[in-house]
Amino acid sequence: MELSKNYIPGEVETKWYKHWVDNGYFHSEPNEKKAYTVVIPPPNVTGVLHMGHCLNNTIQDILVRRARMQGFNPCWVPGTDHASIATEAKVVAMLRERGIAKSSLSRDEFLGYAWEWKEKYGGIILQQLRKMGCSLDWERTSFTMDPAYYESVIKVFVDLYNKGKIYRGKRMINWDVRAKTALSDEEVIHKEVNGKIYHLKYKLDVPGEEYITIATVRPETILGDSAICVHPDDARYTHLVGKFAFVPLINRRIPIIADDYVEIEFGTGALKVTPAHDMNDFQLGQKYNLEIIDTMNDDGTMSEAAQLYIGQDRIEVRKPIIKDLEAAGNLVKIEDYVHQVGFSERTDAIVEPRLSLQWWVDMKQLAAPALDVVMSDEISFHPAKFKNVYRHWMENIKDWCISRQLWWGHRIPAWYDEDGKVYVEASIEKVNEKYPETKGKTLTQDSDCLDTWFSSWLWPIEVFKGMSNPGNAEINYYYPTSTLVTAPEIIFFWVARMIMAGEEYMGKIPFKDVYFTGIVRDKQGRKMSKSLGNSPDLLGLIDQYGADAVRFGIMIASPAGNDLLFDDSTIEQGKNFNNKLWNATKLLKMWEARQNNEGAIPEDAAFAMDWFQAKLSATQIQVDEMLKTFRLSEALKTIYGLFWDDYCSWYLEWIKPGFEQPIHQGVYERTLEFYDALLQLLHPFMPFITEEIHHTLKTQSEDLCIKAYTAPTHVDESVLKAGELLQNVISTLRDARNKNQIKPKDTIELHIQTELDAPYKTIQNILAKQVNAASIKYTTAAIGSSIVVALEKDKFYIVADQAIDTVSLKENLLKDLAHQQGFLVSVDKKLGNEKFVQNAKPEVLAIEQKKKADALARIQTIEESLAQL
RNA sequence: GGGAGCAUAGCUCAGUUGGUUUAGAGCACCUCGUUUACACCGAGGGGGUCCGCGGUUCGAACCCGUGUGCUCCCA
Repeated sequence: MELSKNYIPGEVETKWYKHWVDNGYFHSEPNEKKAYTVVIPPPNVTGVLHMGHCLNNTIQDILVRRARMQGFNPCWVPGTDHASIATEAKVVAMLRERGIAKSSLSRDEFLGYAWEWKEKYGGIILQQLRKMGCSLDWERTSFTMDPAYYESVIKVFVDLYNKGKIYRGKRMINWDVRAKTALSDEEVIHKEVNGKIYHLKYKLDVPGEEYITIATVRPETILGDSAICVHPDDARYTHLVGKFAFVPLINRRIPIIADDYVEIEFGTGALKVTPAHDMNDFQLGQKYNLEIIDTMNDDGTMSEAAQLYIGQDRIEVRKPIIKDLEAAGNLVKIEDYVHQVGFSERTDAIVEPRLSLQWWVDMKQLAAPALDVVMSDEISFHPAKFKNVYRHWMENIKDWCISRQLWWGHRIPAWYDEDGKVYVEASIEKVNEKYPETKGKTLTQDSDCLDTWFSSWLWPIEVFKGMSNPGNAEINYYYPTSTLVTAPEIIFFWVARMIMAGEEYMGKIPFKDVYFTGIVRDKQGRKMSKSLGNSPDLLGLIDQYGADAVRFGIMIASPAGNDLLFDDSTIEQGKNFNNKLWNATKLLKMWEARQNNEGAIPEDAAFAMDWFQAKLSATQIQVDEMLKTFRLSEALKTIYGLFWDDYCSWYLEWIKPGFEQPIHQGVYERTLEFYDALLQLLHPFMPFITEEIHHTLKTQSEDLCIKAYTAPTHVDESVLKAGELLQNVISTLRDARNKNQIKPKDTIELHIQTELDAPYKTIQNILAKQVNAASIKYTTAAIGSSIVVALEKDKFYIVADQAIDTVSLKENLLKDLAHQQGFLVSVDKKLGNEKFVQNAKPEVLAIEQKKKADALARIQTIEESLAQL
């Protein structure tokens, strides 16, 4: 079979993905094996794959594929989230394009369009995960609005309501004026904004005093002012407390009050109080029983209550109101001011604090057990630093606003009678059943939906029907799940709440380990975003480089616990690695065609095999340890080095037969086994090419993807040391050849002066081949007119046709000598220190003494070599 | 304003309880090289006052204090 010059990923990847799925390798059913369960963080149903998903799902696939090869029964559940605000916004936009206004539709008509949209575009992201090679159990695909899931969400709402953990209350909430809905605190993004601070004077209702000046960044809200507040200790204003002032332009008379909430140093020390439009002002309003004047409509325009600018957007009103204030003589000055402004995570609209009647979850009780399981490491966070972040949030937790003024989502199961009395049950029939007095009355269901996260917090439970069919065989087998892989950004939105739901409804943690990925940034460290346009086209990259190369590139650049700075160059590196793997395969295929099995395995090849076996086993153990502790990037680097350097650059060169010579069958077969073991190690990271090569090497009875790992053998440390010595000698001699400008094809004669020649004799064939020596001889005396190189206690004499450059030779030796002497000084300093000798552990002392002896020996060797020049 | 974290080679990072030959890797860089797996390659090489300052210790990249710079989370 003729293999292509370079590896071509496209068809290979399509072929193997289909093969794996057709054979049901990714499907799991409960069995006698141990489960390894992972639930995907469900992407938005309308989403398309981006770099964050790529990182996140590659990591999950690595863990899952590894578990499969380790003999677990892995189950990785795919699915999507209905994403209420995001999806509703997209559907509204789509309808607008078609000339349909949401307000012209009934709820049912709108939901019809929304479902239509979901069916059409909802699956795209799941298709894209297939391209990446993700070994998801497609038969278990879930959606947070599947009928049973929907019912479970409602069931949880009713249950928490009955337990008194859900209540309805009028509070200040974050209002998204674009989506016209409430938001939870977590959905508000605070950004620094360059704004202005306006100093405005209010006329006083005090004889002899003209004005009091306040400072505000939001002049448009003065129309809702109901007081002015100063600090009780502020001497400038004490005489005004209890008096009144007039709101400019509308001349409303408002009281001047005192409270130590006010910062004396800030602005003018006098604060205007607008209880309807500021969280803190609202608190003050409650405390002093101030009037709440809501001057804003739900779309952010000024309301009737504002009296002026009615119907104009509150942000746009800022210009005219300042003009009018200036004209009226109320404007004192305007200064530049940088401050924090809240934006909606979903629509990017400036969020308005607003007083509103909403549904809330009482978080205090739910948080306590969820905090314990993390602090006690029953659930382990990786990296552990997120424990602190988690604790801080959980200890200062606020109630969760769960109602959203949207239609796409789980509708709140609350009904109101004509008197406004509320009944919470799963359906109107159940309301009638439980409250017979409601029969015949007109009941109206709450029109709001639940926050998306109120459904996703059940994800690890309900994908196994643990809520709709409690105690079924699957939930018992798969729950708790093993590892959750997610972005740190949703630690509060999702991770914390899943732990709460797990404790509340299963009485158990939902997962053992949580691995927080980094955030994908561009080369300059900026977060990837649509608006910056710095997000690469993932599918384009896969088409260009292949999924394996993309997976390699993103993983090699992802240090555990850090953000990853994405750059094409690591994907390029991945592609080069593919080719390296491919070329090694080509070499083995050439050898396959030319084997013999006469006689015993040559001594040098036997040494090479023993050495690589030891190296392989040592690395297998190392990689295992790294993966256990979620150091995935390091594990990949280690495997990369094992293949490229140890296997290709050293081992294959050591066993390589001479020109047109056959290879011993025993060596060939062992070499093939080594390669397959390497492919096993690499498979979780780069599944496609490894499966392809596994089958290219020879006819296999089993696919790599489900093949059990070969266990490491005992690691022979002395063989590892011997290999290291060989590598050292080779590198040193090659360096000497280079520096003396001996051309690679020119042969040399090598003479070794050593007290112990046995170790060299085992490896001398390899050594001769690697440094292109025509002969290797052992000597007890110096060899004249040669290049001399000192290594450890031994000396190597290179005899070549080349003229010897004594000057540079001497230079090198002197440089080495200086280094060794410097080193000796530092060791001597330590050993000469009485306190060190007294206090250091015996083994440390022994090491220092050995260092000294070695240094002395080397200095002697170098000095002897210098003397011979 | 409150909290968390980071600072090691040009870049991205390792460096396990302080002692493992006067600090390691990958990429980038420099020199040489198309001998039949691979130039998407091979061989070799250069490159660091471990952010500054002080302290603890026989001994500090590592522990403590402090300064500076950066990042993130919360309000």
